[in-house]
Amino acid sequence: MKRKITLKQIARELEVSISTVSKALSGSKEISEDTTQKIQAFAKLYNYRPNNIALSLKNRKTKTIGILIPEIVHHFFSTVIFGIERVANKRGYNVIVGLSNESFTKEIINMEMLANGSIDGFILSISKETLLKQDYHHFHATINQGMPIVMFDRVVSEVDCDKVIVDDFNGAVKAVNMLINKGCENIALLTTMDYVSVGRLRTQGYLEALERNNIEANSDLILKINDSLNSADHLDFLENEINKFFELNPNIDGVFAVNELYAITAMKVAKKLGLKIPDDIQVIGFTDGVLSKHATPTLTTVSQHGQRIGEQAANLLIDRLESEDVEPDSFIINSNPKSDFIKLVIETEIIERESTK
Amino acid sequence: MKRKITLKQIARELEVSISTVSKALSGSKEISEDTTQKIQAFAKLYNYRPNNIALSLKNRKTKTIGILIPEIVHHFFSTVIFGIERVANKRGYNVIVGLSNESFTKEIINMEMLANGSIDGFILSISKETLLKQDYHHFHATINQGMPIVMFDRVVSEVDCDKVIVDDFNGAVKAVNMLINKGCENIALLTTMDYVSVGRLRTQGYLEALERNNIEANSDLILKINDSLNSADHLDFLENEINKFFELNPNIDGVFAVNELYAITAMKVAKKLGLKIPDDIQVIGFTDGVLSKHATPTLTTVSQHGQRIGEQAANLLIDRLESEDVEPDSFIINSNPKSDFIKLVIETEIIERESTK
DNA sequence: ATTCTTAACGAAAACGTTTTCGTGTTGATA
DNA sequence: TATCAACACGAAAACGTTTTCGTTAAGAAT
Repeated sequence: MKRKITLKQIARELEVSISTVSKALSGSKEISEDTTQKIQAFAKLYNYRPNNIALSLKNRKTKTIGILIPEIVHHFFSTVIFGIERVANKRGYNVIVGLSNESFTKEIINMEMLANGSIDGFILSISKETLLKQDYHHFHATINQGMPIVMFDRVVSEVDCDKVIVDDFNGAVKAVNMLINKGCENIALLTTMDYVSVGRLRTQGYLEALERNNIEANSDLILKINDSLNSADHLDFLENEINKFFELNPNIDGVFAVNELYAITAMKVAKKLGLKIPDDIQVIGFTDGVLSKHATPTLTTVSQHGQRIGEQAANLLIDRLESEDVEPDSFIINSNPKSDFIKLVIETEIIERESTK
Repeated sequence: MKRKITLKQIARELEVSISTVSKALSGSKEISEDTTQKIQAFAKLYNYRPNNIALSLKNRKTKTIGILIPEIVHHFFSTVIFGIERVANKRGYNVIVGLSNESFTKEIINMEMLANGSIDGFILSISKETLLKQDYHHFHATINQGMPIVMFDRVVSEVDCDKVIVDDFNGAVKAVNMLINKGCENIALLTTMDYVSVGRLRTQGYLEALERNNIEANSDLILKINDSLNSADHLDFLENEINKFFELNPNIDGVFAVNELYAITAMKVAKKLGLKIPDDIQVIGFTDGVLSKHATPTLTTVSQHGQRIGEQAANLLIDRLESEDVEPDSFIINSNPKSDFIKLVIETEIIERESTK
């Protein structure tokens, strides 16, 4: 077991200085061909690779991106990571991931753990608890330290940074419009509590679509589900809630659910109640995951393009990181610094499957 | 935007030496109470945090673990990451993830990218292409450099390192046994090509269970599916294959599938053919993911406990990392160094749902 | 013979820590 | 008064790089 070789060891072995070795390896023409050859051969033989940590310290940049997300066992988030890793890798960056588990405290701890030199910038999605508390001081703190943040999906207007979001509103509008066009007259909404912005936006889209089609919104047809339970209990609870809801409103002929799970569960309940999908009731879900593709019947969904979100977020962050190199301290007179931040909206796409006519 | 403050800046501001600041902050009793107080107050005010990179360089350890997996948009792998992150975080480590996308070359590039000082050790699962080529030189190389590796799930006996594996063989035996006990007489096996070890082991478990019950294995009832296609085409292909298979063997009354997708697809095909589950045909899958829980009927599966695998792997790696500190260069006379490596076998558990009687 | 270039290399600083080993000052002891 | 310990602090090395700025020697130019 031979430890990794360093410049110093090569220098000692070949009886030259460290500087000479460094220059020879980088092909500097300051060093004679003879010594360059000799050094490069030796380095190759011993498989020399510069130590990343030393480089990071010297260059004051680590070439790694910190990802901070609420969950990882989750189709959407893992897809986003996939997208991030893809462009990060292509552009020479590594990714280090932290999980908040929807907890405010873990979010802060993770941020502090990574913000002390380990990474060059963050790509993150805010935890539910943080959204509830509306306490964003840790984001402001890291940004103030000069560490750029790119937020995705669950973003918040109070923090000034680059953002990549899904067009939740229009996605919902499109979905509900489709249900209306396919003949639904009593469209139910299955949604979460309002504090997660994406849920709120999807709800607004639902209402907007109804209004555009001159259909009066009926609050009886809106089911807000408390999603703060742990997942084991949650499933039964969810099924019960939807069951009661369907029995109370037998006129429902269309369902728009703000996530895949609600949509799948709605289908399951509907089938148990003897309803035929899509003949008696049509269903569209938000978020195109594995469940939608493999359910019976397969589920029509609003796809969020998680991979593209990740890719765009990574590009945004790396662009910013590498532009900072050029302008050491904003030499451009910036009339309105806040407007400098980019907000990318990724369009949704409806994937039609068997749960709609 | 004030950059992070350093020891040097504090020292200059307070007109003491860097050493004094460092000692004061670590509470050394070498420094007088007065100055300690003053320095700590100042540091707190400016929110001083030691720079991780500098510490890494000095201590020659980064306190981060490299995870290298074939895919991340995958329930099992993301569950393992979750487990790793959990104990890593608890024990003061970060995780940096690399994706091989089942490619030999990407696996190597990722390893080299991380092995140059960025991490203290690897937790990895081997890519399919690597398993096919049977070329493990990159694993040997990094181990020889003194960087420990823990392999999980897809492991290989040619590499000496700690391993955490699922008891694929016995899991399969248990599953097929259960089918037999529940009255199945013609049990089909849905499996992959043999080069991925886990698939092979599950196949062997299937055969073993039959033998133990004095049932002769019938090769007509074994369907080996080529899984090298991209996923889009794969689904149709899969459905077709299984359909042909079922039509050719109408006597099948039980199915054991080596993964969740095959099991779900088998159920779908069976339903289309008018078979009732579990009355006409019972199905058990390997790998307990989201699909199993939400399919109709819900699927009985062999759970692999991905989270526990990740936790054990992380503990194994960190234990090894931190024991190295104590024994700088194996001062214990090691009669058989190879036997030093630990191989943990995580027992599977059958989760009974609606697809079995 | 003196000055100037140029080629080829080394010394040292810097990145931000921690830690070992001085060093000067004070008060106590012999 | 001379010696000694204790106290409080600073200098410097080390981790592994890159890069700037010497420095030396040889040969060319004056």
